[in-house]
Amino acid sequence: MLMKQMGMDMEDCNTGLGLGMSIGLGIGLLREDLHSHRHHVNGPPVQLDLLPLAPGLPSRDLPWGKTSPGTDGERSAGESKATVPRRIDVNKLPASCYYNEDAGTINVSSPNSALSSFHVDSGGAINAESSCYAMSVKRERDATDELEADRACSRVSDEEADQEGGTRKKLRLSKEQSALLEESFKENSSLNPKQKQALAKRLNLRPRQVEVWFQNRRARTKLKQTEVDCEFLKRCCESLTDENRRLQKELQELRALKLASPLYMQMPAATLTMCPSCERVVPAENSRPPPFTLAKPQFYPYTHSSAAC
DNA sequence: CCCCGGCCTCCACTTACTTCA
DNA sequence: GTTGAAGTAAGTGGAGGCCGG
Repeated sequence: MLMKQMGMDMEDCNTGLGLGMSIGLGIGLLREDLHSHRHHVNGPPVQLDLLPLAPGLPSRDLPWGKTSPGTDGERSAGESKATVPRRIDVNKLPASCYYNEDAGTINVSSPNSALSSFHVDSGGAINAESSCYAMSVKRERDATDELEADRACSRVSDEEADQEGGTRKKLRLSKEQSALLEESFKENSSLNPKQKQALAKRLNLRPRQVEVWFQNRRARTKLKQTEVDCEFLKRCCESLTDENRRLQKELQELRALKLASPLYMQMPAATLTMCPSCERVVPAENSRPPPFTLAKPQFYPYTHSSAAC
């Protein structure tokens, strides 16, 4: 999106931006920021105030869309692994499955499965409405957790049970739920399995919904940050363009001066300085030409004082 | 020690639905 | 009432890390 807004593609980003402007680092830093969230499962809170990223800071060379190495490993190994036992009897429905007679569906609540609803046809065959069933079935869950999750999300399941056919009914989170999720996100942009479970229970949602909300929230944050950075880079670009224009003009003036007054231009560079007011190159105070040259102002057009600017 | 499969989480992209002007 | 844009919950697929066999 950023690249589209700036009228360039990813190739341009990797090369062109880096050439003329160190601010191109902003892009890298953006990536750094976003990916680094994964390092902070229990670490510092995510930066939510979307300020342009400062240039000049070191950037890690993570390609777009790639996760940084070792991040997943930083989730407490005992958590997801220990609470999520392996292997499942595929002939057995998850503990949180239930059959809704009215809707004729079997709803499955699994922390890591997406909405899984199954329609039982007249012949007794089960038609999966979500391909995630295969995944959810594979994941054996602690029976207690499943029951708790199921109980906790009964409200949602009831709503889902109202679904007709294959149409996906979209759940709208309540203000309270959104507020609590926001609050949690400010503390931590990622959740470990335990936190997810706890939050889901507290919100009366399925862990999968909490997980999805956090994923979408991170995506929104990244998008906003990208927009902010885009604006920042645009302003930098404009500023540099102005500066370039000014320097070009000054260069022209100096060239003209060289032609008009070769004596003055023979002065060593160290004897020149820049006027703080108009930012033009002028002779340094202690290196002004001897008085006799002042008698010939045509050779010294830069009789300059900042007060005159 | 290395390899492989299973599992998990994340991200990017997309779809489908809701809300609002 | 209709429509299009914006917002967002959820689906999908791929990548990478960890773990056990």
